[in-house]
Amino acid sequence: MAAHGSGAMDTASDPPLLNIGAAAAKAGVTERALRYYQELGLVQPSAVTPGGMRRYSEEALARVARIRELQSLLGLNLEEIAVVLRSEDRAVEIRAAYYEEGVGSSERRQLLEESLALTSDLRATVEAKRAGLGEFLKDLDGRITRIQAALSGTEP
Amino acid sequence: MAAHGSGAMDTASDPPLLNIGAAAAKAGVTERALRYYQELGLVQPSAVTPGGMRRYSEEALARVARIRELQSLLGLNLEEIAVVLRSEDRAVEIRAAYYEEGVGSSERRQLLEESLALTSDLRATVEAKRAGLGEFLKDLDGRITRIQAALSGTEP
DNA sequence: TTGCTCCTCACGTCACGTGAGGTGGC
DNA sequence: TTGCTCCTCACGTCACGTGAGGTGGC
Repeated sequence: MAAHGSGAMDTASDPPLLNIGAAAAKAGVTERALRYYQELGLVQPSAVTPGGMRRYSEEALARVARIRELQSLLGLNLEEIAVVLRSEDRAVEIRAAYYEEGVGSSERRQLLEESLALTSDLRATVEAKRAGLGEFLKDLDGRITRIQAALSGTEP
Repeated sequence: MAAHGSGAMDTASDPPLLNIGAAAAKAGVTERALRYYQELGLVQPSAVTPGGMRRYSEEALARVARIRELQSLLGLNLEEIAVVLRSEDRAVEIRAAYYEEGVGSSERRQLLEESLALTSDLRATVEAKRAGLGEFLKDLDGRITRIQAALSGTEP
């Protein structure tokens, strides 16, 4: 199992867990945000010390990064993000349970199709947003051209 | 001056002002939002009746649309949006005062250059966001491909 | 006069920000 | 023992949402 604590006997290359300060800095969020995500069940600390201090793995930080991406790029709220994350977690589970017992083939297929539907929906949302930004860019380019024209008329 | 009120003597094709309910519906926002924008000085009603009822012109609604665009597409907050709107108002003013007295040529040039700088900044922000969405799309396409591959392995 | 729309408070919400006051490990 | 970081309340903020209670025009 290669189990060992995080004491002085640490020998090898298992990535160390970060406390909340370092984790927040690395993820580019505040400690408050990490505690809030935990409160909502979005990101659990990978470990908690007997003293109650939260520890975060790289995997947890990747989850935080995903949340920020869905927030800032798509403008999703945390409830919508929870849905996306749950679906992505499910997809990983399914993949991991590929040859496992207990998951019927038709059940597996069902879950994969759900995953595909949700991902395709997300893709459509992203594409629409990108198109909107394209229109916005065209508008801005028009404005810039007009300002430059006006400027060239003011040239000495 | 073509001045006349909005009484029963209305004759021609000047676009009518909308009350807050119709205005909100047309702009796709709530009445509360319109009142809030006014409170912040972002959008003034084009007129207010003696009874205190707000009236909105198409121009005011265009301003609201611009606010929503800057909010939803770029994620700007209302303070940042105020800066953009003020600059755009300035640009319109400058354009209108093209041959007017009272605005010196170097002052005019100065204002146009400020306007150009701000618009170019905005353009860079939009472009960055669009690039981010492009990366996101690539990632999603990868996920979709993998799910489809897994699905084809579950085919009868 | 009756509806409907408008008005102004004013408290609630979401996603945190920001101290207050206290505990814990190198 | 001294710092620094962590902890848990708990109130504040932004951009509105949502009634409460009252006025105004067809």
